[in-house]
Formats: sequence, structure tokens, C-alpha cells
Amino acid sequence: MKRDYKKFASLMKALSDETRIQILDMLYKEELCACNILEEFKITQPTLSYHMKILSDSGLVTSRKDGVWMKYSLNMENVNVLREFFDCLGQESSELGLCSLK
Amino acid sequence: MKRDYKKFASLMKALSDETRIQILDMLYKEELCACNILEEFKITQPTLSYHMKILSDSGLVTSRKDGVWMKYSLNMENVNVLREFFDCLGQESSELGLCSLK
DNA sequence: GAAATATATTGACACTTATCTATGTCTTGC
DNA sequence: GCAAGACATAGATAAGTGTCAATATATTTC
Repeated sequence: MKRDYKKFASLMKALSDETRIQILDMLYKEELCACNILEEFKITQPTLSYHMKILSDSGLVTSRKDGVWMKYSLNMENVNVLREFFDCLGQESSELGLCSLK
Repeated sequence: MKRDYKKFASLMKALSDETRIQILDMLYKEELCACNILEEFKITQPTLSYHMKILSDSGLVTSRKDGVWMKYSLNMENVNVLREFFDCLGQESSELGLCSLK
């Protein structure tokens, strides 16, 4: 069985932008609302909304509505898909189970 | 000091394509010439050359000329920049040294 | 229910990307 | 030096991306 390069590519594509990488790093520490995130950047609110949609669609980020606020947090399952990809680079997929146990 | 998101972004951008991710995985196992890589894909030779240039420019891949062949291999230093990014996500950059020792 | 606030959507735009065909360059063998 | 093969470059093109201003939607408060 071949590795799911399409999945990796879609996740990496979501992170092929400096703004979105920084957002990922911010969300690792804590759940944040869009307004909190927006303060850190010099982009407009619609542009942030665009980036958050890409991160959400990729599966790296999940969102929940809390009153007026949209709270964003990481979906570690997919973050770990990337972590394991780099930790297990070059190994046969049959070894992946072992690798993820290390 | 802030983390170098620009560096991460340029590396991830180079991997935001399914073909290039698969090439990275192939190169982890062994140095390969362009002709070997080309056999694995259904793209034209100029298109592969385009992808190899992107991977080389990003610093993830190094190349050397061996007679008629162009041999490509991974530059682990930059591959490890990405590995550490995902291993150390969310940590302060002052902790990165520690993290990379784990 | 009207006003205020947080977020999403739309439409437009300049720019970038991945791909191809055609052609150029460089190395090797004869 | 010429032909063959490996790779790179140029030019064209269709599709995708990141950004904004303007507008819409949804929630809370008074």
C-alpha cells in the first residue's frame, strides 16, 4: 500500500503561507477567537476569514461558535499526520506503525 | 526572538505539491538521477525539471552533476528544520534547543 | 426591534503556479 | 566533430492564490 501523498499534500498546501503557519503556532498554545488572531496581523478581517477557512477545510483546525465569537483550535489528529510524515520520511508504509510508536 | 516563519513557509511551499512530496520521500532512501525520478511519474521531462528546481531552490534538495546525469539527494539540514517545526510546535523559540535534543 | 459587534461571503484584481511544446546546452561515444 | 541522450530554459496558457472593499449574516444588548 502506498502512502497517502494526496493527504500530505493537502495539509502542506494549507501551510504553504506564512500567515497560516503562524496561526497554527498560535493555536497550539490555546484556543483563540478570530478577533484575537486578527490583532497579530496587519491584514483585513475578510482576509483572515479566508485563511481560517483554508485551515478549517484542510482539517488542521476546528472551529466552534461561542456567542458572537468563532473559537478556533488545532485538530491534533491531522497535525500529527504531518509530524509523523517527517518523523517517518523514507520508511516503507508497512513500518509506519512501528515508527509512530517510537 | 521570533521563530523564522518565513523560512518555514518557503520550505512548506516547496512541499505543497503532491509530486514534490513524493520526490522527497523517494530521495530519503537514496540519491537518484532525474531520469530515475521521471520514471515514477506521468509528467514530461521539463515539468520534472521545474519541480526539481523548486526543491533545490528551497534548500530541501541538493544536486550534483555526474557525467550526463544530474543526481539529487536530500539536504537533511533543511528537512530537519521542518521535522523540528512539527515536533516543537507551540513552544517558545528559547525552548527549541531543548526540544531538538529530546 | 434597532444598534453594535464579530464573522462570513462576494466580486474584483494582480500575481503565481503547474503544465505543455519547442528549443537550447552539455556530455559521452563513435 | 557529430549524433545521441540527459537535462534546462523559454514561451504560452489555464487555473489557482492572497488581498481588498463592499456587503451580508448572525448574536447580543438595550
